[in-house]
Parts: sequence; C-alpha cells; structure tokens
Amino acid sequence: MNSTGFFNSVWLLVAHIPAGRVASYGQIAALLGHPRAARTVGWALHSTPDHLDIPWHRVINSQGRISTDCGEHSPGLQRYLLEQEGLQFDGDYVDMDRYQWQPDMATIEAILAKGHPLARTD
DNA sequence: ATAATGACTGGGG
DNA sequence: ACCCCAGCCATTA
Repeated sequence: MNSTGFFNSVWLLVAHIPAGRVASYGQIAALLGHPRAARTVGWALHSTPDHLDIPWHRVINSQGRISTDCGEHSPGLQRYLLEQEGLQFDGDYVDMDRYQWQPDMATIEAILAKGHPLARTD
C-alpha cells in the first residue's frame, strides 16, 4: 500500500483530466511538484493497474503527439479514444494550445488533498 | 545500497 | 520537418 507514492499521485491526478482534454507527462510531473520527473510519469502510466480505470489515453507528450508503443495501450487505441472524445489530429499531432488541460492550483490541491482511493493492492 | 529502466524533454544538427 | 543526444528521477517490470 502506498497512497502517498509518486505513482499513486500520478494516477490520482490523471483520473481527473476531463474528457476531451489532454495533459503532457511533464505537466503532470510539474503539477505534482516534480517538474523533471516526466519519464517517471510515463512509467507510472505504463504500470497502471487496469482495475483503476484511469484515462491513461489523456496523457501525451509535450509536442502534442502520442508516445506509447505498449501493446496493451497501443498508439492506435490511444488515438481512437482521443478522437472519440472529440480531439482532432493534424497528422500525428493535436493542438496543445486548444486541448491541454489547464487546472487551477486550487483544483490540484483539492484533488491531492482528497487523496488516494487508488492505493495499490498487490 | 547500487544498477537498470523507461508511454519524457529541450536543444542542436 | 526529422533524427540524435544528454540529462532527468521514482521505482524495481
């Protein structure tokens, strides 16, 4: 159990990204107070337990491009899910200025304070 | 405790 | 636009 770990915070925050919006790995890291831990965010999402039902597809790279090459969470699936939520792609890119999630600090604090029901069960 | 591992990022060529 | 590189850092596949 680890409701305060970084992975858990990542899942918690990503769970609150609204449909039709996206965040970058670095953005999630920064919102959690670790602006250099973008890679770790990617790793956290890679190891997201399926039962948590996290909208993992709403996290893409800072260029507005899909990064995953994981079999379970494939680029094709991620793009499909995003398009289902109304995002339009220009080639391999989405317009970050248009779709990026922009929560205010109060929202973030509320989410993090609320904390946890996402603790791992292994 | 140390080493390896990435769904990253920004900069440079 | 593309490819490559070095720095990055929480976790342990």
